[in-house]
Amino acid sequence: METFLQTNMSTIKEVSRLAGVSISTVSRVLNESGPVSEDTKEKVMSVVDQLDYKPNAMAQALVTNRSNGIGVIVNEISSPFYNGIISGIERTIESEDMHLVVSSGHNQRESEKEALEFLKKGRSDGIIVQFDACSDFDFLDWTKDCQPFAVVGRFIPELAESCVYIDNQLGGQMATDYLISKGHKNIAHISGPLGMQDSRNRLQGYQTAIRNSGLTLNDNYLVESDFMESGGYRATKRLLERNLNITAIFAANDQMAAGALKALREENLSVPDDVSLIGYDDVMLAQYLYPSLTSIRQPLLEMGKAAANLVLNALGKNSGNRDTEVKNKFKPVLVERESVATLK
Amino acid sequence: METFLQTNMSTIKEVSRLAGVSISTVSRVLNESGPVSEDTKEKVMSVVDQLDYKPNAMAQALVTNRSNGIGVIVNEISSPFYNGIISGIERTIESEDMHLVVSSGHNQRESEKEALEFLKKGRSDGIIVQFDACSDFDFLDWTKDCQPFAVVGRFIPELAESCVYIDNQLGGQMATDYLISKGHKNIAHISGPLGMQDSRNRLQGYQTAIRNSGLTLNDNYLVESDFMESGGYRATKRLLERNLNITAIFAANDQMAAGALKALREENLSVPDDVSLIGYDDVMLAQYLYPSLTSIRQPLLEMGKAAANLVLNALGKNSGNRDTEVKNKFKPVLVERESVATLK
DNA sequence: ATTAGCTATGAAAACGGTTTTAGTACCTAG
DNA sequence: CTAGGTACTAAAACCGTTTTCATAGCTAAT
Repeated sequence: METFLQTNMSTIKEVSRLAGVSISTVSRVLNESGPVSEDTKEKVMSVVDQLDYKPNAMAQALVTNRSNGIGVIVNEISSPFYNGIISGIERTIESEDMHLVVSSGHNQRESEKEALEFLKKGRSDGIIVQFDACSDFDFLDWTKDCQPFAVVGRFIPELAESCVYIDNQLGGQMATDYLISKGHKNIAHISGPLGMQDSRNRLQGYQTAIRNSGLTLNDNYLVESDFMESGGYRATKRLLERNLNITAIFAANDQMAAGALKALREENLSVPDDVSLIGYDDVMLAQYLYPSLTSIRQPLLEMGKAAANLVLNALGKNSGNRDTEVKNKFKPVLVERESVATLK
Repeated sequence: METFLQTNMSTIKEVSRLAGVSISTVSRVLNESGPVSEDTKEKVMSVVDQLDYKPNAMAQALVTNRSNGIGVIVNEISSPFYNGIISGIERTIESEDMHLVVSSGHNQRESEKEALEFLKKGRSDGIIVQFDACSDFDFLDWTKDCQPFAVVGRFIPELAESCVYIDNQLGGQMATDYLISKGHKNIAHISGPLGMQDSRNRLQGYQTAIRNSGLTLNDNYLVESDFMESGGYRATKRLLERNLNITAIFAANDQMAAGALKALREENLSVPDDVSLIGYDDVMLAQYLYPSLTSIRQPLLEMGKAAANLVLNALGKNSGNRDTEVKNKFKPVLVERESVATLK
């Protein structure tokens, strides 16, 4: 079973032979790690060009104990949500000439563990994880021998300094407060799976806002759903059946809001004239919906950058114009569009 | 500058010392690559567990000349489009215990080259590229020493066997034919940048369909745009100013179609009652638009899988239940939704 | 009893680099 | 004429594996 890729790659030895110098001389020329005469330098470089020689990354990694890779594990690479984070990480590390090794945790404990073990074999100099399925306890256990590493989208008290996260409770509160400020009193909430921390936090924010404003909390106004469009659709139908005279809905993500929009349309309820709607995440679709969706944006790119900076700093990389000061806790931002109206 | 990650990783040497056997015996136990007595096996494994020993991937890669990585280069990791492809690749290779090394080419020739050079240093056993910016000539030159590798989303005659691509002309034709079949005669086309092959092919499909149906081709019905929402919006405004009595628009991607929808709405034209609209790509937003967008779907996941299978086959990986038969040319699929109506 | 053929093991040579050590040759100054 | 720099190069050690080859101790067949 041969590998074709590397088949006729030239080595430092060949370069040295053709240039008529020692191996160490070639290394010194390439890494500028010692005095070499101009003549020799030129000779070596010409052979390097001619052979199209590239130092073998694996050999370098082995001897320097540096792979120049950053490992990233997220639930699903293809989700627009995690994607923003990955993108932020990539932009940051690419200026340091490092590369990305990505894996999916598939929101399953075993998968998450496996992906981590995989990266721990020296494939990366640092690891950035977004784990949902495992417990805090698992987390601490698995990562205790990983340094440097960063956690994104989750706060774990014992690892506070390594966490980059967002205040989801604040976001939930902002969404709800906004609706209240527009005069709404009968405000429903479609939450994500309450097994997920994010969902719980957003719900807490909703509850806090309702309470703080003097309105009374009523569980009838709450439906637990699944972060999917179909779930949002069904949840909305169920809410409407309860005849609560709802004038506004806060959905815990944009996809569920899209489902809600569909359900409302089917019931001949106009958004925002009859019912106001607010989403969460501000993914791309929010601006394309009709009416375009008011939502709570999470600065995903910034969070990715922060996580990357965290590990790059720990690696002592300071070449670029990176921020060495890293923000850990991010604030959600309200993005106003057309789906919320003032209650008459 | 120390690396923390690997700091206290145990080596095979330590295992061998603690187990009181030779290094080669440990290797044999771990890889089941030779006869070992039950006793020894147990002794070794107990030390392995105790030390939580994991073989160093870099050392393994060096000696076996296998990194177990597949390199992927796409324009932009964060685009939903390339994401589908990446996702397909990931799902396929993860069952072979390989990992993904991803880079962005940023649709810039130099970036694409750089990313490729980077991977060529032995970081991956195979490479999958989606290059837009470079010429066919560059392509052939750069990849001539890369095997195995696959090209996705582009057809290069000299590399036919390594290409996984889609018939964009057919897609354009399907979209246009569909509109024609609904009775439309004044059909406009908003194309992507005509510097890109995909755009040209879709345009050709449009032209072919128009001609084949006996309608006359008229350049006034064509606007070149940029694949972005704002571009689709402007293009539509311009089309409407021409007073051509347009009853249907074929946009070369969904984002431009979304822009067109917005422009039409502003002009108080109803979709699909006044103007029918069809997009291309069938990205997620197509189903969320109102009215939901009829579009031409590209089987991105399948294409990613095909590309991955291409390189895995070349690597002689046959462990899983993968398809060893790989399809190179994919066919677009028409997805009917609500944005096209029969002309009265 | 000798030989052939196992099984279980270990020593050592790769793999392709970097880094350290130990020169060597050529000056210059005492 | 020699001691001590300077400016370089060569050789060796090492990184953590896999793999080849050698060997010792068996058993079974001639």
